[in-house]
Amino acid sequence: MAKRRKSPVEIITTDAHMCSLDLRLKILSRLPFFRDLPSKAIEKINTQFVEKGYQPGAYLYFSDEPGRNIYVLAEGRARLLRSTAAGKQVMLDLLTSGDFFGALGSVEQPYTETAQAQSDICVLVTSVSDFRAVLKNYPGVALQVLDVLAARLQAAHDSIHLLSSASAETRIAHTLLKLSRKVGKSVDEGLLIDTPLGRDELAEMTGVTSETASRVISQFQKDGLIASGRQWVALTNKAALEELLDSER
Amino acid sequence: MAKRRKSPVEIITTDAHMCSLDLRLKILSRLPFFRDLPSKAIEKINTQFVEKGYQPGAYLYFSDEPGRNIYVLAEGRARLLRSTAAGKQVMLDLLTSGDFFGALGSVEQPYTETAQAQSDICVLVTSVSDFRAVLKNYPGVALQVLDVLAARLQAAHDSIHLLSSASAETRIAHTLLKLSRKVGKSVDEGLLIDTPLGRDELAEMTGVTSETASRVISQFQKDGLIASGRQWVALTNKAALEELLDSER
DNA sequence: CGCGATCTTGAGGCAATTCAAAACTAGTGG
DNA sequence: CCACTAGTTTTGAATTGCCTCAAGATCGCG
Repeated sequence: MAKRRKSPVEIITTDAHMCSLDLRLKILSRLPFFRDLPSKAIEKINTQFVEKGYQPGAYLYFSDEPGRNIYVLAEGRARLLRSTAAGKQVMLDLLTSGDFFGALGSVEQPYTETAQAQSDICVLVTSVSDFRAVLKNYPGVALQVLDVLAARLQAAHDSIHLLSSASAETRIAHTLLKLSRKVGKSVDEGLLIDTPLGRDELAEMTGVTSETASRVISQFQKDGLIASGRQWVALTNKAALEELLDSER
Repeated sequence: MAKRRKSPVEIITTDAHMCSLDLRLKILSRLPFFRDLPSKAIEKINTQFVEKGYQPGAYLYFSDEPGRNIYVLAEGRARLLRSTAAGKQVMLDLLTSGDFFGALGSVEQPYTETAQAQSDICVLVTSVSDFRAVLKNYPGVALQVLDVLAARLQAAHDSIHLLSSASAETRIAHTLLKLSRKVGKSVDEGLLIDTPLGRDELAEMTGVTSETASRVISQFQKDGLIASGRQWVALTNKAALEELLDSER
């Protein structure tokens, strides 16, 4: 039986409240949808963004608030979620460096989700109208943004598919693999999911209770598929996890 | 107890295999994302589309096939679905006049969904590359398309939210209301959902079995919330249905 | 009128939830 | 360095909502 250890997930405590100008330009120019632009254009776009820092657990905005801004996550981890009337949370997306989110629609509609910082984060903020002006001026950028949205729609459809047909075990296995693809990091323990990940968060992502998540995680551990502790999970046998999905009927 | 009747859903048997040039231009110019274009531009775009007709049950394309085309539904009803390994289907979206679908991403990736005609339909087809050229030439159009995608992402998030937290009854109530907003039509029976809708299809949309769908529909009927028969449902007490959602914990 | 398809209903089983308590962990301050 | 504590995780037992399996009822069509 694997011995429990301190979490291998490093907590980056950057002075997130001040992302340097350097960092800003670096982040912006690395964004998939700005990559093809001349650096002069990026500098100009840069002036439209304001930077902001948040601490773990802090909320960037709540659903139903008027949606005025577009956010770009420069550093750290954040999550998009909805909460039910009963107080239960549903996590819709895990956001990492370079992801954009906020008021995606054209008109000023209320946010449909809540955004919360999971670690210390630094975000770049701009208004919807300014962002849309950029898209209008640089059609190539608009197409890239379109691709990102199309990809997210696919991902959402994946979730719907899983939620309506797969067992709790399968959904959790699938989620672990998806997370490892997004924030996986090779460490001693295996392929570490490099973000704080408690049983309850896993539950919120997969539509089960935290008790069920715990039971499944325990089983996976016994079967040697993963290693895990407080707030962290690492894959020790990715291939076997993937097999689990195929074998599902 | 309400008496059963022949389905009030009219089956439009247009000669769908030939949408007239008139219809094509009308459809295209009414599309939300082409609406702002000068008619000359629309005529030019029109030449890039080829029309095609399908009969109920016919497949436009299957998931995993190479995704080369963009489709615009001109007339009729179609659905986007995925099927599990066990043969169970999951309906992701109901498509109506003006909806576009197909290979939404930039690069030629396989379709991630299957598209099936639900009635006699007429679609306009173009290649991904041609469609993207249009978007590049008319930035306003790209922004509109972006809005459509953003709205669909919201809708998908709605589904995820429901699937991970609500009961079968709630999900079905929610789905009926959503459908009534999309294809609702006032008739004698009430607010008719104007598309062929069997218990099994309702089940595929809500992630339950057709038996469960049937039980819930029966209950709703007893409670006077809806009227229904073979392949059709009409809302007789929309307000009460909506209350059901709010009262859910 | 009879056939195929759709829909309803029942009974039993099972996966996942709920409720509850105990075990563990990592960080805290004595 | 160790005991303490708050938060997390595990495990158990009882319950339940939905699924599965299986008839039977009903409808619409030819």
